[in-house]
Amino acid sequence: MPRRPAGNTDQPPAQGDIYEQIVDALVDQRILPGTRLNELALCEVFKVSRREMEKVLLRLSFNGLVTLIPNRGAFVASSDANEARAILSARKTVEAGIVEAVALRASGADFKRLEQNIAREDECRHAGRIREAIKHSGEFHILLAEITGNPILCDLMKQLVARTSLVVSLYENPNGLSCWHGDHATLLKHLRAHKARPAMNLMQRHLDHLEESLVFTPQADTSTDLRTIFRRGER
Amino acid sequence: MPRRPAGNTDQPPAQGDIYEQIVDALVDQRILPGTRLNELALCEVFKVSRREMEKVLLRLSFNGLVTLIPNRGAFVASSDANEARAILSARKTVEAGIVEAVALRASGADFKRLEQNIAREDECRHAGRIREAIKHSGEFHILLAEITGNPILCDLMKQLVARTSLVVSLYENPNGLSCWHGDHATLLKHLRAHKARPAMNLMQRHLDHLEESLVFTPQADTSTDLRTIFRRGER
DNA sequence: GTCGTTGAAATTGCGCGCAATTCCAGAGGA
DNA sequence: TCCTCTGGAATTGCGCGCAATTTCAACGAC
Repeated sequence: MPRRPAGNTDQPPAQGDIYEQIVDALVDQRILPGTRLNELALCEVFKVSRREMEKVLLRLSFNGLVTLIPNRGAFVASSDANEARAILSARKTVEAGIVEAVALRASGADFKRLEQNIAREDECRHAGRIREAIKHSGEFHILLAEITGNPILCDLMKQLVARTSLVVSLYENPNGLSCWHGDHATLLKHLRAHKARPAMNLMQRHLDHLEESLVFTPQADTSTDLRTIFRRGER
Repeated sequence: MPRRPAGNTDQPPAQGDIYEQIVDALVDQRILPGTRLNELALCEVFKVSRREMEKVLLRLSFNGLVTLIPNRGAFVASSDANEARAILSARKTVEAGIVEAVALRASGADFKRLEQNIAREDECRHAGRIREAIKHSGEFHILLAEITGNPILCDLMKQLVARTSLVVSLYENPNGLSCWHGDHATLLKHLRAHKARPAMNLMQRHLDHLEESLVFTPQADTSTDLRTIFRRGER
């Protein structure tokens, strides 16, 4: 039986891989909220059957990243203001706990990983590659979850970060400075000093600022060519 | 197709309803970890097509409540010790935040709901209906999440409580007192007084005690008749 | 020029049924 | 008595293809 688990040769695409590729496309905003995800087009792009793609879309919808409308298909979730606030609020609740745990139990290697992430983000930001910088900024929060060593919290944060990306795409302030990126460095300082309370407070403020920087006026949807976003089949 | 002449008017069973019925069966331990969930049997029980049941099972597996083994089918998740600890640990992280939010922002009506829940649990416990008491005990924690007004946290807690039930089924101490049920009342007292810190600490201890009451020695699986658990189709 | 109408093409929902795999009881051998 | 083997039954994985619905552009009425 020719079972190929996962090869760099992407002839037999994958199952969870497809999920992650789509999530990646969401977090660095290559797909915007409201975009219609044509099932057949996705099948074509990832070279899988409709059935497999259906499963991926189901999982995305269970996680709030995609909305399934009967007879219409899958659309990238575009949260209303209430849901957006709920996402941010959930992050405040969860990340306070994560930061506390990290402040109390993180080791030197963990700090190193955080430091490298911050360095990468700054690098991208100074090079003007804002999109990549945003991606790293999200990964910082996921890193914190990873450092707790709890895979459940880790998955949860991946989901919340992705949903946050969608919310930011929808409601970001047009003249918004890609702001507060100094926060991560300050937070790391507190974590190194095992100052749990200041770290928690800073995370709270960090997310408050993010929320305040949003302006809850929906803007026009954009429909995007899926074949352009996922470069495949050509070299 | 043979139309049901029998009593119940639940003509088209539902989609998310089935999910919730199965979750309910998990939380009050009518289905034990390791139980095989025969797809055709479930289709028969809920009167749905295999396709629909497949979706439900997929969702259960995405949420960690069921394990899908290729060519073998669906099994109620039976976590190992590590995963069990991760579930409890995630609850400590999340519920600390929830309790803090509730302590700061809950109103009189909220306290009433909590009080009623505690009363119901005590009632069941004194009447010797332990299973029901446990169910209410879990609902208390979900109630706290509901009171935050955040549907994301609410769904998350439903999932974590269900997974906790499975873990308890697997690892509960045989001679264990169905313990610490006084904690909920004490917690409510703190919440009423808006004492966030004591409430958070108590929740932490509450979950610590739960974890300590577990003995990580797996016991025998039990296969159960699905048609008995979900009473349907007769009478 | 703007707004309904309409019909064909595109798309999704899903039942059907086969192929592949696993399960299990019973036979045979050590 | 306890393994090992084996063949048929049970079960899952999934492609195929049709029916139902939606989409969209061309058309005609006002």
